[in-house]
Amino acid sequence: MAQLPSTHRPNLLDQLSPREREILPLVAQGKDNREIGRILFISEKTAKNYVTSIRKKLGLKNRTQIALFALKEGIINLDDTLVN
Amino acid sequence: MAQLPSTHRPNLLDQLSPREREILPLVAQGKDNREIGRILFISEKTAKNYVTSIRKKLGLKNRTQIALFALKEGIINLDDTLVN
DNA sequence: GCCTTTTTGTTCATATCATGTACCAGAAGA
DNA sequence: TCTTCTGGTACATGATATGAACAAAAAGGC
Repeated sequence: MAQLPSTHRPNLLDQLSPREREILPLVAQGKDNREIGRILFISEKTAKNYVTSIRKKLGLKNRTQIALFALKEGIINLDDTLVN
Repeated sequence: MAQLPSTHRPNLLDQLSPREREILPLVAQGKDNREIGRILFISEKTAKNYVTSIRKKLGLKNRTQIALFALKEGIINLDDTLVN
């Protein structure tokens, strides 16, 4: 069966702040902290803090897992990643 | 349209050694080098080197991009990742 | 077939850079 | 007041760049 934006638990995404929801797809697309900083006009350190916060709220171990999560949730699409 | 194991270029995957093809899905599932080492009974350092080699051969910047690539190629499936 | 050379694959190491962890704190706004 | 956004310090862990030893396989000439 197809994977739907997995019909939500308590809804993890609602725990994220607006800014965190902006950061999430960028991490999930494989961008590093410096790139994220440049895109959003914030320092690399601030980007880093957001990523940590996102990871903790979602209960994930690293950025790759953030990407897998975002794909499962339908937050990003493989076609948007320009990888490959 | 559905995503097919994108009908291949010169075929990047053929450039990978057998061992590298074993490492690839583990990276793509969000496992770190220590976990990969434990799974394959090699040192963390060796796992690390394989990941670097894979990344360079595929022309990618980091492990998150490796995961996105593996998903696009159909090497791994989101359902196998146990993330979330 | 036999010998040498080259290439490939697997393994581990050191050094440096990126990411993650654990905080803190000021500014702005609801 | 409380949350959010921002940037910071300090340290730990993970990832990347590079090198190198070793064995096996492949390639080629003799």
